[in-house]
Amino acid sequence: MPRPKKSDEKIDLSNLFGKAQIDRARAIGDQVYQLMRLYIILDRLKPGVQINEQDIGEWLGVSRTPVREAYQRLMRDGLVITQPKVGSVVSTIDNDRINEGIIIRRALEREVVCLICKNGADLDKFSANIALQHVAISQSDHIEFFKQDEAFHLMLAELAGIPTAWRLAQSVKAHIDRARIRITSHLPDRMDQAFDEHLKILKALEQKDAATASKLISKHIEMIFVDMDKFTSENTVS
Amino acid sequence: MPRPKKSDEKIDLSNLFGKAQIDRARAIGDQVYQLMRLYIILDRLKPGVQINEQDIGEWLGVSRTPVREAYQRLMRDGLVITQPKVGSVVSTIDNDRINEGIIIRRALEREVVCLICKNGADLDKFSANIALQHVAISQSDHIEFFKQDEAFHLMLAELAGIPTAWRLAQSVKAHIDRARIRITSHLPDRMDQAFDEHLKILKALEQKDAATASKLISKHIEMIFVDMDKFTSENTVS
DNA sequence: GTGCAATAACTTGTATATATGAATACATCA
DNA sequence: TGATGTATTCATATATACAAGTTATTGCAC
Repeated sequence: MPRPKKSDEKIDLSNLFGKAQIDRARAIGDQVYQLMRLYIILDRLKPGVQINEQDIGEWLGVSRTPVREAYQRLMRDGLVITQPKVGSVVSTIDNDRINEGIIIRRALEREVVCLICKNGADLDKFSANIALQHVAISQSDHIEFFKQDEAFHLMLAELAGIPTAWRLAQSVKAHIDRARIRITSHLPDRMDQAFDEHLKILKALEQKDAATASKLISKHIEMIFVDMDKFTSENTVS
Repeated sequence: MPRPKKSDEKIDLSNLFGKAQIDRARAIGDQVYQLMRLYIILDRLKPGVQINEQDIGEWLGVSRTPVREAYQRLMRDGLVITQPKVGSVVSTIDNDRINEGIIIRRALEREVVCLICKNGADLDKFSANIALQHVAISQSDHIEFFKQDEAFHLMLAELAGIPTAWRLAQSVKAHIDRARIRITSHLPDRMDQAFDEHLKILKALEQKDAATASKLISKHIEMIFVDMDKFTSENTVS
């Protein structure tokens, strides 16, 4: 009579990912958002998989309220798709969305480097960040390099006086990173190359050469295109 | 942020703005967000004024939950500033933020028109929108023109294939509109001018003249600078 | 077996209750 | 007088309870 069949075996998030990783002293909703966003990018929460607020909450040991807060941000990012009163799934990977993300990020960061060339900025502030990038590479620490890469781009936007540009860029960056994570392991020299590009961009900024800086950062951001092509051709049977 | 003394008479939102305007058949949180955003832009909710979730909820006849949802989006937009466990205020008007908004919106919309020039688009789709802009002007209907103006820019982004660009632009546009609302009434010919600029932009797009289109849309967006200068000089006692 | 309506179960949406932290007022004491 | 501890109050943060919509299973008619 009822609807007793629990047909599909439920994914046990706790067994899959381990127990709560939440610091209850800090705002929970934000932590849940960051965690879910990261897991989606890292392909632990896979495209198309069904999720629900209660399970996520139980997994992390928090109530539905902060989970919903995370959901709403993820929906706006296009990483989660919710059908009201029905359910939610992790969004599938959409090439159009990736292209769109690259174009938008490129437009924003071009503006950033042009502003720095025009108005100047204290580029010495990058020395620590550059050093840390170097260390990460020498230790082949992809995660740390990823962090420092983000810090690099954030600092650019801040020095340009438009920090919001990076915030907005980040909201489309998830889609790009999601694609990248699938190919990074196949391209071990990507870190060195990115680092080299960072240095060249800084050089152009020092010389206040807006045209060059703009071209370099465009190429830097478009590199994912090249990576994707390479990946596709390497992994395509002809 | 100073805690308000109990002695301060509380602002009665109901008396100030009238009763609930919420359609309980549609998602409430979004309605609250749109409403609060509009009221902040229109200077009904004034810069620096203290607000709290309960009062807003009572005013609109909804619970705190959807109000919080709106709060969180407004915080991210920079329209509301919340200090945890203390309180929230409507953000003050910040010239840096306005400048930042203009720069970001300009960068995004420049990309939009360049893409349309490069890839082409069915510009006939604008005919209805253009007609409605014309009607709004002939009736001096600022609100309707505002709506159609937004529709115009949204359509541009959609035809360029990067609808997200408009979504992101909107998130910084509130700050610009907030400044504009204070001067629009002083500049009655602004609608005609904006309409003329729209037509010129479309013309450049038809000719696939990216350089011209890019310049025109930049000027179009920067017009607020001119307006603000005019306003300042008109309203400054020397 | 097929079609179909009833209905429990599942999910999200909204409301309400409780917990926590911060600012003020005030009593206390040096 | 002035510093300090403490209670009160208020706002937000989180948890829990309830409402409402959708879906799939089920049981029955045929």
